[in-house]
Amino acid sequence: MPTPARTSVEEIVAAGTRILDEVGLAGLTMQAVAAHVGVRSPSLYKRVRDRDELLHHIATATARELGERLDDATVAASATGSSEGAEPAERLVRLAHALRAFAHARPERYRLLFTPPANTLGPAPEALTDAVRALLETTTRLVGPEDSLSAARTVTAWATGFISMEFTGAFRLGGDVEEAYTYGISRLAAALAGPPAT
Amino acid sequence: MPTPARTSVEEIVAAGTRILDEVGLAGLTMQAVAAHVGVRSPSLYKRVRDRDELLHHIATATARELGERLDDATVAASATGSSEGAEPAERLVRLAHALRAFAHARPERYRLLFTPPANTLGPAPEALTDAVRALLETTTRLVGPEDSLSAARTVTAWATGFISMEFTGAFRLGGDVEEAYTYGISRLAAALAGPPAT
DNA sequence: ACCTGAACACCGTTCAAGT
DNA sequence: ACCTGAACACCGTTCAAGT
Repeated sequence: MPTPARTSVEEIVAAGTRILDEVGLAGLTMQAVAAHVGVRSPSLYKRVRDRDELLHHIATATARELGERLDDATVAASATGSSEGAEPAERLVRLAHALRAFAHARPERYRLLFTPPANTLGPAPEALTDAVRALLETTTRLVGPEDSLSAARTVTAWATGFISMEFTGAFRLGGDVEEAYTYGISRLAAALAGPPAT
Repeated sequence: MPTPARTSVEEIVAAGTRILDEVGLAGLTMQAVAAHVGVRSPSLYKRVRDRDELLHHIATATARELGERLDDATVAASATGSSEGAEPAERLVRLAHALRAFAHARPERYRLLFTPPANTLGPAPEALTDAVRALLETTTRLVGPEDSLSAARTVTAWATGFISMEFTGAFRLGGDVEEAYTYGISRLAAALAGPPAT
């Protein structure tokens, strides 16, 4: 005799996301998620294959949300600048700051996205590609379509490396971290827009 | 009546390191370590406070080993170049490649060092500082003592970000990763050595 | 068709009891 | 002084049994 479903994948992913934000990856247990959606943990396995698939869903949802934040940042850049939208270098700085702001606001989800544990699958590739679309548009304006991908990768590598160093405490000794970040991204934008390397 | 010690912290850390390399962080259990050193898991707690402290010791030992590899890389650079040692930019490229080579050879330990899990303490700060001493010397030659720290941080951020993107599969689509890395570090060296940003 | 209690095979960690 | 078995409080996951 059929029984009505008492939850859904969406609800499970939403609960998992909240728990990840609030108590961290280690606290994200199947039982905690189950309690959150009003069910016993074995029931979750009707909706997700295992905990790893749940993490994958959370990562993908996070990529989507990050994408929105980055889009917002470029919109803000357009509104602020002259009639035709801000210059690419300025946009790039705003995008980098939006990425870091997201990392600080949602550190656990940020880590899941950019430095997932060894055997955990990250977000769906298309989701991450989508998330950095705004960045790719900006680097295209900055260096042209030919080099835009490698420029976007360079910026992403630098920014994510900077942020993870920040998280692990590499900047504990000295200096204004905010300033170092702003300086770094400006410098990087200039280097990318400049003449080719020798 | 006293009983002779059947193991030591050093042996435990060595066993933990081997297990981490071979079966990953999830496989690094207290019982696996205990079995490796010929003891039962409760006995480990006479030598380390808990698993987290063991990870901390492994991270510190890893930092020391990485430091040696980076030193080797600069020595190689000196031997290869003209009588007086290679130019700074060339040294920087070699250091970056040595870092990446280490990451590929020992991915689990590399991750423990640069992107440790949220509540895990990384290596002892002095150990990491020591590890990148060769890098700091090189950036000093490249940009002078004033800006050497921020230059070293910029290079480290970019390289670690690049490598973690590589690990998470961000480069799956297209391009020679090796070439992109070499291109990036050369470009970065040029940008750092160049005129200040506008 | 979904939900559950019970069970299994693990974890890290503590502790009284042995030598 | 160190080592151990037993125990505790957890995990993720499976599965037969209920509705």
